[in-house]
Order: sequence, then structure tokens, then C-alpha cells
Amino acid sequence: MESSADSKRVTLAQVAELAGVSVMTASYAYNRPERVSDRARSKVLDAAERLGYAGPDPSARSLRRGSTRTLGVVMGEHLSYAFEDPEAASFLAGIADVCADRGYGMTILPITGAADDGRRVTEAAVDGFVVWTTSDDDPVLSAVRAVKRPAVVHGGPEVAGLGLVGIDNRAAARAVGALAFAGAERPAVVSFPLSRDRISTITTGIDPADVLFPVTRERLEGYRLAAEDAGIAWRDVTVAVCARNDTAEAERLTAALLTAPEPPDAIAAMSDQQAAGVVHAVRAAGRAVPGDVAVTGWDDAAVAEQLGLTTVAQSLRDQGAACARAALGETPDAHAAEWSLVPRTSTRP
Amino acid sequence: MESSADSKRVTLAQVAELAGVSVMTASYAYNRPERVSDRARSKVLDAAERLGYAGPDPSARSLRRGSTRTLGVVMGEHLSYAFEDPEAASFLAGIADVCADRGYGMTILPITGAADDGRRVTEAAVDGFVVWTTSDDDPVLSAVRAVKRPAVVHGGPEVAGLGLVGIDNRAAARAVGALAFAGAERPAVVSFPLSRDRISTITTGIDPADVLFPVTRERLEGYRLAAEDAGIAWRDVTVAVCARNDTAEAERLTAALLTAPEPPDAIAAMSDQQAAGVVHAVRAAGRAVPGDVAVTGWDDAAVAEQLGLTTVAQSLRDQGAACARAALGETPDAHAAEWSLVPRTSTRP
DNA sequence: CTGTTAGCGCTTTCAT
DNA sequence: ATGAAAGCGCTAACAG
Repeated sequence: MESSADSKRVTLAQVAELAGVSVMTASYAYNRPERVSDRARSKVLDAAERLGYAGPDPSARSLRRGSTRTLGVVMGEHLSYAFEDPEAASFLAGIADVCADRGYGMTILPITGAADDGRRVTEAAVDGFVVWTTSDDDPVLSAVRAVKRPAVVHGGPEVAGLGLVGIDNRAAARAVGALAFAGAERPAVVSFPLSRDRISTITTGIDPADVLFPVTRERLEGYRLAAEDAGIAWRDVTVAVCARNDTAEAERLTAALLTAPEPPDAIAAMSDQQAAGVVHAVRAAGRAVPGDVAVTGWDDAAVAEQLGLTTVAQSLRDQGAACARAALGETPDAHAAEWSLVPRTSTRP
Repeated sequence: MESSADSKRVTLAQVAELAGVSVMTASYAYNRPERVSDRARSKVLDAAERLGYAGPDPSARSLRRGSTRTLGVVMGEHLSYAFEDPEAASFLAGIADVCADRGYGMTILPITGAADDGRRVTEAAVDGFVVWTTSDDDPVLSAVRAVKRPAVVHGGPEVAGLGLVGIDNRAAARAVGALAFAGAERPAVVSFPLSRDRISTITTGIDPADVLFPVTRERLEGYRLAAEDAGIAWRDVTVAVCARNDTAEAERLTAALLTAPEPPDAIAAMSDQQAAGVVHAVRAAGRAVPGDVAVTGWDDAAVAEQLGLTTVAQSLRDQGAACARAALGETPDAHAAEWSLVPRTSTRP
């Protein structure tokens, strides 16, 4: 039996009145049941039921408590991208695990790349932030800093006052690059975008230091070192820059690379999704992996095992969880995550 | 220049005082800049900067305004599942699109399947809810109903007082089932779970009416009609029930189906992920699609095109957006979404 | 354009 | 075990 679509919002005070107790007793009935007599408690619950009271108002409670019990997550310019990229999804799942366990909500902020992204951060009713890796110049970062709540950036950039969780991308790229480029004469890299414009291009001799995405920058630095370790000058390494982390685009760009007069004989990608596209393109061109072209990926996703991709393993899920814990103030802010090399059959032995 | 890690939280009142204006002028400086003189506004902003004021407190603002500008999303027992299932991800992306456009946050509630899921709903500071399809007996539904805020369920169940967005699963299943079962003698179905236990099993003669997940129930009803339309009794149709929507599990169960004395010659799945597993298993068993076994999927995901799967096309992204709009009170609550049949090469002509 | 008043709904004191 | 007072930080409503 429900008292219809009642006029206005029902308050705890009304419940208390109907129950014949003080507001505090009613409040305790919800928040500290053990501190209230069973009788009082059931009177309150009864009255609540009768009035159709849905429980203490969350906003009022947040204001009074000074905490929202919600964690904010900032996923970069294109929100929906977060849900399409399997690695981003793993990362979110890691955050979700921690939030679920702590009874926290998880608010995904509606970032769009527009000028008001900062406001979205400023206006978010959350206790802390996790920021998915972004560019050095992303204005969202200063907005996050400005609100002075605990915040952790995944991957980078490193921002004073914010935590940082991630692996040593440079070292990992150098290590996987060594496998990719072993015995190669014309190595190439399939890269994530270099700046927030997300321009897709094929080029050589790019200076990693100019790259605004720190994760991409560090990986390029690592690949450069790997190339040099293999006796190849960086200016001779072709870099195919994709606008997104996407199998189809990597496949297209690789197809273009392969039609060049001196096509690459080794391609290091920045994700397994991209590497999958690379493998498809290589095979579509009638060439063999790794015989004609060695290929490496990154992340050790399911597709890496399917294709036998040599790759870098890291747990984005664990890193998401680490970010969440740090943003909830449970652990120290900074955290170097684990990675490992997974050699498979897409590189030369 | 930043005034260090200030003692307590800075309030608008302090900013107003330092700026030498009233609190309301300070408030307007943030919320209605056009209603304040440039001079007053910059005095306020200056003072804010000097005090390290991060802008109006979101909780206080929510309380006062009576709105949180945040939408709640309930994704079923296993939160992280939401991020692993590509269809769920599309759906979330559709919600995100609308939230981003309206400047709303999107709070994913940390549902775990534990007893306190209801509290998570009750305590969420959100203006409305979108609920991803669940079972008839999911206690979260009554919690959502109880809070009396706008709420929309995707797919089902239909709940009094809550909106509903989705396609006619029964009709769609009957239509795609007609293609799957055309010319078949021993059709089978690869199904989503039948109840929240998510028990995996192979069986026959299940009564769709007993199934607690409405979407699954309606699709089974549709497949039954399709079988009967093709002159086959439902009790002769084997149903392989998967615990999750997952390629690997569908592949395992299909492999089992194929070792039976009278293996199926047509398999209708409930998702393209499952259908992909079915196709792999059929091929691994050395049989041809559709020659030996016809296969159909659902959703028209990327994998459906790759494999040439006959499937049901629907836009989960659009449906997510429709749910969000309805939960924000912009559109009528109920909404029958579009679907269409996509015949490809995995069924007999 | 600016200010005063009131109070959103709740929970933290601190009594009793 | 229960209650009274106070106020979290802000903005709607209404002056001036």
C-alpha cells in the first residue's frame, strides 16, 4: 500500500513527527540502528513506509557529512571512447571493483573536449578523482588540481599535487622494441596520437620530446632506444600515427606502409588492438608474420594470445584499482605498476 | 601563486567578505555572470583566487537546487561485467552522449549482487535512474521504484512506475529464428542465463514462461514460435544456457552440442559474441556454416559482419540515449525501439 | 546591479 | 536511549 504520488518530497522531520519521535531518533533509525530501541526504530520505519519516505536525501547527507561517497572518473575528451576501448574498459572495471567494495559510487564525468570541461570537474559532487592518461596541456588537469581533492592520474602526465599510477613505459617499450626490431632493417612504429588534435599521419624523425601525450612520448622514446640499440637511426624509423586506438585504422595505415618502396620489416604498435590491425594488413598483403614483418603489441589483451602477439603485459584493471584506492586516500599517491614482456610468435626468435 | 594547503574549506561567504561584496553577488559571479558588473565579478574572482576557493560546493548546490545534475546507471549484479560486454558498453556510450550534451554526470552504481544493493540505489545522489535489463525478481528494481525519481528500465522487466525502452524481442527472435531454422531438422538455441544464479546447462523443453530474465524469456518465446513455424516441436529443441554473454563459453557449449548423437543443424544464439563462439566450434568440429549448421546472432556487432552472421540489428547506443533522455524527463517514459533483420551468409538461403 | 532573508534536509555536537 | 540546537554551503525569492 503506497500513499500515492505524494505532493512534495517527504522529509525526515515529517517521518519523525508521524512516528512520534524526534528527528534525531528518526535519523538514527537509518544511520545507527543499534543506538535506537527496536520499538522506536519500527515506529520510524512504519511512518516512513506510510509516507512513502525513500530514506535520507543523499544531497543533504553529503553536505552535512562533508563527503559524497562517490569517486569521479575523467576519461578524456571523448567520453564514449572510454567504453569502446577494451583497455580503458579494464581500467574502469578496476575502479569499479574498489568502488563496489567500499560502497562508493563512480561518477564518470561528461568530458567532451569543449571549453567547459573544467566546469564539469569543478561541479562534480565527488570526493576524489581518477584521471585517465591525457596530454600535458589538457585543461582538465588544472581543474582537477584546483578543486584540491585527492586525485590520481593514470599513466601521466605527472602533475604537482596529483598522484600518479602507471608502468615505466619507456623501459617497457625499449624491451618489447628489442624483440620487435631484432634482425630488422627497416623498423616502423604504429603510434597513438601525438597531440590532442589526433591527427593521423605517416612520418619519420619525429622528436618524442614534442609529443604531448606522456604515455605515447615515453613509448616512442623507448622505441627509439630499441632502434638505436639495434643499430638503426631513429630518423630512419617510420612512425604511423593513428588518430585513435583502433584496429581498423592501424590496418589502413599499415597497408599504406606496406606499399612504400621500402616497406617495413618490423612494426611495433602501441596496443594489441593496433597490432591486430597490423597483422591483418600484413597478411592481406600476402606477407608473413614474423618472416616478412615482425609485429609487437601492448597490453596482452585476449587478441594478443589469439594472434600469438609478442606484447607487454600489464594489468590495467589492477592499475584502475590502485588509482581508486589512492584517490580514496587509502594508499600513498604514487605507484609504479608492474609490467612484463610476453614473447610469442609474432617476433623473430 | 597559491595560498598553500589552507586550513579548512573555503566558503563563498569568505570569498564575498574578502571581495567586499555580499554573498549573493559572489554567488551570481559564478552562476549568473551576466547579472553582475564586471568589476564586482573580477573582485570576486580575485578574492577566490587569493583564498584558493575552488568554486561553489557541489553538494551544497545540489541540496539547495534540489537537483544533482547527475544520472544514475544500474548495470546488474556484476558491475565490471558492464565494461566487458561490448553491447553493454554501447549502451553506456549512448547514455554518456546524452549526459555529456546536457552537462550531466553519470554515476554508475556499485551493484554487487549483495544484500545492500538496494541501499546503493537509495543513497545515490542522482536525479534519475537508467536500469540495464535484469531479472523480474531483482531487488534493485523495487529500490529504484521506492526512491520515486524518474527511472527507465532497458529491455525489461516492465515495472509499474518505471519507463521501459527496448525492442520487441519476441518478434525479432521469431523473425531471425525463421532464418536460422529454415530447412533445419534439429534446431538448437544458445541462450543467456535463465535466472540470477546464472547456471550453465544443456537441456530441452524449458518453458520460457519460467525464465526470470524478460529479454531472454521473450527471445526464447520467439525462437519457440520460429521452431513451431518450421514444424518442429519446442520440446525437441535443445537449449544451451550460458552463464554469461561470452564467446568462449558459447564455443564450449556448442562443442558439447556437436558431440551429441544427433547434433544440431541450426543454432540461434542470443548475441553475436555467442554466435561467434558457435561458429568457431562448428568449424573446429570440421563442419560448415551454414551447410552443416546454420547460425544466427543478435545485435549486429562488428564481429557479425566479419563472420557473415545473420543477425538482428538494433542500436543499443540509441537505446541508451533514449533511456537517458527519458530518465531526465525529456521524453515520454516508454519507447519501442527499432530493430531489423540482417540476413547474411551464416544461414541457408 | 546588489543585498537581505530564509531555509534546502540532514547529522554532528552536546545535553539529558 | 533520546532530544534540542546549530549549521553544513549554498541559492531562490524577493526587495531595493
